[in-house]
Amino acid sequence: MSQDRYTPNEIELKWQARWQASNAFACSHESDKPKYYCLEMFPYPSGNIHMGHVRNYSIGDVVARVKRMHGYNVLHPMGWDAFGLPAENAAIKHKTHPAKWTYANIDNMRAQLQRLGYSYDWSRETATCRPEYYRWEQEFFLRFLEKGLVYRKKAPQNWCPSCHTVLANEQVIDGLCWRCDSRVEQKDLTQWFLRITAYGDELLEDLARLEGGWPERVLAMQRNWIGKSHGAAIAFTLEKPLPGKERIEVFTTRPDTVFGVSFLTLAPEHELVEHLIDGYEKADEVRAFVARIRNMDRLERQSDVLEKEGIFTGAYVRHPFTGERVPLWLGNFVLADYGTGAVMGVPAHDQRDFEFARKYALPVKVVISPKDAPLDPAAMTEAYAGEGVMIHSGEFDGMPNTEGKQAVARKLEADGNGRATTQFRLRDWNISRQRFWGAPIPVVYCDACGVVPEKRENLPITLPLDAQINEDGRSPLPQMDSFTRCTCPQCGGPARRETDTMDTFVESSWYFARYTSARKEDGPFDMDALRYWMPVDQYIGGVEHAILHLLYARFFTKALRDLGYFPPDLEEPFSRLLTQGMVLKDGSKMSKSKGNIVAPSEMIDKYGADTVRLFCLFAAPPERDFDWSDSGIEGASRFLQRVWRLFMDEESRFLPVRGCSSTAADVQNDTARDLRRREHLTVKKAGEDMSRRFQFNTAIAAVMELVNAMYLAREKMGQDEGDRRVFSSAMASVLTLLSPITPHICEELWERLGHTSSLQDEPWPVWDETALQQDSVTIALQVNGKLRGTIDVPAQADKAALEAAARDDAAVQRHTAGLTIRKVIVVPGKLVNIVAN
RNA sequence: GCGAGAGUGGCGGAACUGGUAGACGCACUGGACUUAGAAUCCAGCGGUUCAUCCGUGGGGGUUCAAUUCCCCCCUCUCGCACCA
Repeated sequence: MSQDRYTPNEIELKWQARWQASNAFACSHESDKPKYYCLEMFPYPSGNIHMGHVRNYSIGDVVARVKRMHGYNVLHPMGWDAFGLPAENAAIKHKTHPAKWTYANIDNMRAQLQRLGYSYDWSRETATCRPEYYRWEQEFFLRFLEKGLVYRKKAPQNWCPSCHTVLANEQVIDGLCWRCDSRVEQKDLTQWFLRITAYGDELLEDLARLEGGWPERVLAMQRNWIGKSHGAAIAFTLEKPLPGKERIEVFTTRPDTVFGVSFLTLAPEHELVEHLIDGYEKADEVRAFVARIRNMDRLERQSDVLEKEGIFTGAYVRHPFTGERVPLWLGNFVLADYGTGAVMGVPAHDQRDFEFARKYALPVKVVISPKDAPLDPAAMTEAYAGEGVMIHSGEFDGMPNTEGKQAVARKLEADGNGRATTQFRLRDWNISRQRFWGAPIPVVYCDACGVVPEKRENLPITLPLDAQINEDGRSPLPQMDSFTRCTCPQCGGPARRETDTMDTFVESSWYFARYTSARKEDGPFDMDALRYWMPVDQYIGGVEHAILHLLYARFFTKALRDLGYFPPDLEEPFSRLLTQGMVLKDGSKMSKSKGNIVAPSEMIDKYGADTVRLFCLFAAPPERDFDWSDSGIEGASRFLQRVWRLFMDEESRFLPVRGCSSTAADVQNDTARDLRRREHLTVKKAGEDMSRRFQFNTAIAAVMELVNAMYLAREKMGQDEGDRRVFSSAMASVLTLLSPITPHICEELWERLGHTSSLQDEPWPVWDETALQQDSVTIALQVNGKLRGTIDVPAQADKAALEAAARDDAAVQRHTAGLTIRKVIVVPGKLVNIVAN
């Protein structure tokens, strides 16, 4: 190895080999130390690490390494979210099996992560596509089925024609597939659902537990997505009862406006439509309307420019309070899968109903009267949705509408016509996927017994490794007799296996728990390990998972807790969440099509892993997006060169000491005192920025200042013992503070400093308050709040002395000449402000 | 429309509890070293009419003092949105 040039690649490979050989970051739950579980969202093994991964994992690695140095027993695992569509596409392209492509990518990406020197406990590595992993998911599925948390339902589903599979509601973004941006179609299919709505209330309420630990906007997004609204269910009796159906129920958040109802609107998909129009002379027109609306795709249907349209069904209901006849309409704006698929129309107090009523000449009845401004239905140009007093509302007349909400609901309940209730926007999670590369759903279809769950002792149901993916992307499983042919677990007769696989978001909903006992074979989790490690103390990943993954994982945690797999007091999986920003290039997201990709491997070859890590952390605070800058990484590289050179230039004066080890007795001159003070100041600031605030950019800036100070100090400092100790201590602090960010160069210099132990076992240095004290301080002098000068005064100077010094100052005198001094504000150690006019 | 966040030099960003706005880095400029360049080191670097005045998206307010607190407005980013 060369003696004085900084050769990052040599150094980094040397230390990485050592870490690997000694399993340096392995941990166990059998420990007396306090635990810290640091987790970054695991990657999909697409083939190569990209800059977004580097940023994500560099942030996590700093957190993990800092916590270790603070004495925590740190769990910092890594694995692979290995099921998914790209593997199938690649398999088609290369005429191979998705497993082969996936495992090759994992090997490649593991090597890339190791080349970045991340401190993972590799002995816990998992890949979700391995039967040892997904067999437990199949077991959860069976337990969910027993508990009614899994059910089968036929309903219109989101179908992506390009991916040949259904999608969950969360995976449809603006009517497009989250993965390939194809237009999502609606298709009637029988699918498996996870009853996430059973946990709707808990998922919403427990967001309060995450307050402070999770970004506000993620909490807001989840609240929004769960979408709980309070209101009432109100039943309207059908004028002509249908077989087994006498009433139509609506959900409303405004029961106080019930006396203003002038029509009811049903979704075109409402199950009763065909019965309602039976015998109506214009039934065919209604059928044509329904057909037209149903044929619209989701994007068109949900567009906000879509005109409100409706049609009368010929049927009527009776108002629960007045007994009035209310016409039943169908409307294209009514959602079949929200509430009851039916709404009451109150044109005077709901803008959408108002527009509908004006269009179809339906009556507008004012029942809420705003203070001092009575409404005239004929003159209204828009609905009045504000507060007021109830009028034309029978027994409720004169009541403030805010009270009326509950009063009406109580009366409805007493009369058997409704009740106060809530509605969620959240829907159950469709987990069926018509794809090959996923965990098989462990049920069979038997002609005799119907749908039968697989026996637990038959798990795992493994994916065949001899499958050949169809050219058009459809799953080969339905055509594979070897897979589908099976015996019924109930009657022993011939049966067919389910060929749908589970949504890959199921695997990522519990992987964090599997890491706590990743090699366990006789069960999914070791309860002692779960109790020790869970919850994850710090979770780090992209904000794009704010709803999908983070909501599903929270749901799984609660469901597995209730099934006894998780400790009963484990409420939430992730105590703290950091959503890191994206790495952009030229202002936009890096992508192949834009050709603006910066490959981490090229940067590592050119500058070394330490420099790449340093730049990713220095460029911006972690939550913010940052634009990759070629000259910026040059700057990061320059800084590490500077640290290296400082060490080499001064090698002869270094002693093998720790950070903050010099004492006041070592200080024999001003330069040494200033340097020692700067060292302690840096340890204080960088330490707080790294462990408390997660502001790595300012922590690095502080260390840069210390290094600059050392460059300036070195010429003025001598070779005597005291100066050497002060200078060496500062160097040791630089290396210790920087080691979580740039571990390789720091370990190397630490070793060259003469230490035999590793820096990762070094305790975090502790700054000394007395070292921060100064003899003199600079005080700002203000006149009327404006800075007019500064003076250096003894640190202990009292208020009177400060005021006197300020009045003596020439600049102050110039700015107060001819004025009367009214007041003098003295903030010791900071400033003197003279108020004069 | 609702919700969340942001707006500071040429650029990325700093200022944590109201107390010297612009730390640190990039870019740029000058100097040293060098035959020259690169690298390195040192210094400068918001604007200005330069002992002045202006300046943290705009306007008001509180205060001795506001990037920071309060009110109103503008712009941008993200999420949700015919959810009854």
